[in-house]
Amino acid sequence: MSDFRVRFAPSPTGEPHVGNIRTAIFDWLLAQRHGGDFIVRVEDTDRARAVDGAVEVIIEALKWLGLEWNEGPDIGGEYAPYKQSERLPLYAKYAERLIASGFAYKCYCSPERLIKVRKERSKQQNTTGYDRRCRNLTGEERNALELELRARGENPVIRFKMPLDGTTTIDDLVRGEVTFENRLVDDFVMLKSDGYPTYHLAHLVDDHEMRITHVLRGEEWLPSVPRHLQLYAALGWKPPQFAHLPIILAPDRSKLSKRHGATSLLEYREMGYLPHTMVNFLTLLGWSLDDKTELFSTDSLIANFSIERVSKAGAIFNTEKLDWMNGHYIREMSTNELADALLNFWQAYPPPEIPSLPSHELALEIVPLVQERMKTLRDAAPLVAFLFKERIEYEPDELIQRRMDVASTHMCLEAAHDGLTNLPAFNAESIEALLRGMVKEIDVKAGQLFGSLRVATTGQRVAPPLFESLEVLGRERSLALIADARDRLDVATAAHK
RNA sequence: GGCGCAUUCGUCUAGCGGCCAAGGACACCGCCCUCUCAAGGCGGAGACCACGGGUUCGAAUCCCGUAUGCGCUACCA
Repeated sequence: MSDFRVRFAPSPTGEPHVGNIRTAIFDWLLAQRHGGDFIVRVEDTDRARAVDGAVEVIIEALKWLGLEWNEGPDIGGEYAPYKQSERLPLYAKYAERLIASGFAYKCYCSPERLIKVRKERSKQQNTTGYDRRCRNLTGEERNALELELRARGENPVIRFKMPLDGTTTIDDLVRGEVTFENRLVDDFVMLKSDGYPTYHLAHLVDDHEMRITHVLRGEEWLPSVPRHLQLYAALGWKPPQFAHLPIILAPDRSKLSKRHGATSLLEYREMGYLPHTMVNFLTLLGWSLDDKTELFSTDSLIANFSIERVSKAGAIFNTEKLDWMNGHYIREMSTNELADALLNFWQAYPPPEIPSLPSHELALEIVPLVQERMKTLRDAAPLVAFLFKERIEYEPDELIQRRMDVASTHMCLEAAHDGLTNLPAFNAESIEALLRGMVKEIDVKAGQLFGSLRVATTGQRVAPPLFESLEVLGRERSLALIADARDRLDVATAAHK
């Protein structure tokens, strides 16, 4: 068996949050780095918050990123099942064992009483929220309460007896030693009245049963560590190593949430980010190799990742840097790779600019036009919208460039039309040679001629390079557009007079 | 309120006692290149290392306190 068994344990309560996904990436990286196992386990112990289809969405997100697991709910494994809702008897068994060994007790307090007690105690310096009433019940009292509860068709919960004195210390992989006072920790609920375990019991039992060696999780779990360590001790089990990761923050330094924009990893896919960008970027949010390396291939991430270099402070999710990195990786793709990526993206999320999915051949021609102008896959369609329009729209005035007038613009369009009509080969190279020569002949600036033609053929002031665009447009279409521009110019001028 | 964690350019970070009058990246500004937009190249501005005390010959780096931010304080994870 491998020395490293690391698990990602999402609870299916909605879309996969980038913070959780970052944890999954770290888990995966750690397992890969040490040739260990990566396990996915679904923590669906909260029936009230369960969301249909959430497991599938989470799995889809992990697959999109290219993280592969050795054991999980979809593929099974030696320690199946990998859904906590299918392991209920196991948790009940350990909860009962803990009662028998004196480390736990049944609690009969009503939710109403708990709320009331918590409210009263919160005013005092005394800090636990629960007063441990049921911890010290006599046998008779216990029997009476049990009967009373059962008569109403309800069940008690099972609480863990926290030590009333002493301290618990964890040696966290990223934060070092942290000590907590036991008396300030509540007798937490391990088994709920519906028979489901709480996170505290469930994750711990499963981590032990599944022989997990390293637990990576958000730092919001740090305050729960004394509970877990005491539970391990009560069960006589050796705890795994813990690493509490810094959280991902929004620009205002609060926890990243919906109101700050996209939080689901899949939303980033929809916005046109590449999976590798997300892996690279998210890894850098909380980890760094040195003082200069930022761009990592997946292999070098695996080769270099270590928990020792995980930072302690929370990091703000910086969209601008994400954009830069995505643009970088888009530029690094081969023409063929980008064409495929674009086609897949357009198929999944049809852009308004493109009426129907282009052929692979056309995609191959489009890529050079847009590749170095893109930050996300979404940026491509608007740039080449002119290729798909029946009729392009623009104000005739836009044809007239700086220090030009109607007459000179008309002359430019006319000359270009004639020249392109007679050009032997209609490709970017010869188009450029022709038009550049023309600039000298008719005595205008390159920017003036090209600018007019750009508006005439694309309807846009900002567009991909002219010569290449004309080539993709084709001779026939280019000539028609230029002729049309000339006519529009004439009509507009006539209307003015 | 209690407990815990954190604190280096706007942002992500390097730094683990002298190599730091603090390095890199994104963003920003300028120049170059250039058919627009980009991309790319070069350069610039930007952090008295939260603050205050120590320890030390010497501190961004170690210790203590304060402040601020965040997290936890559920029969949620």
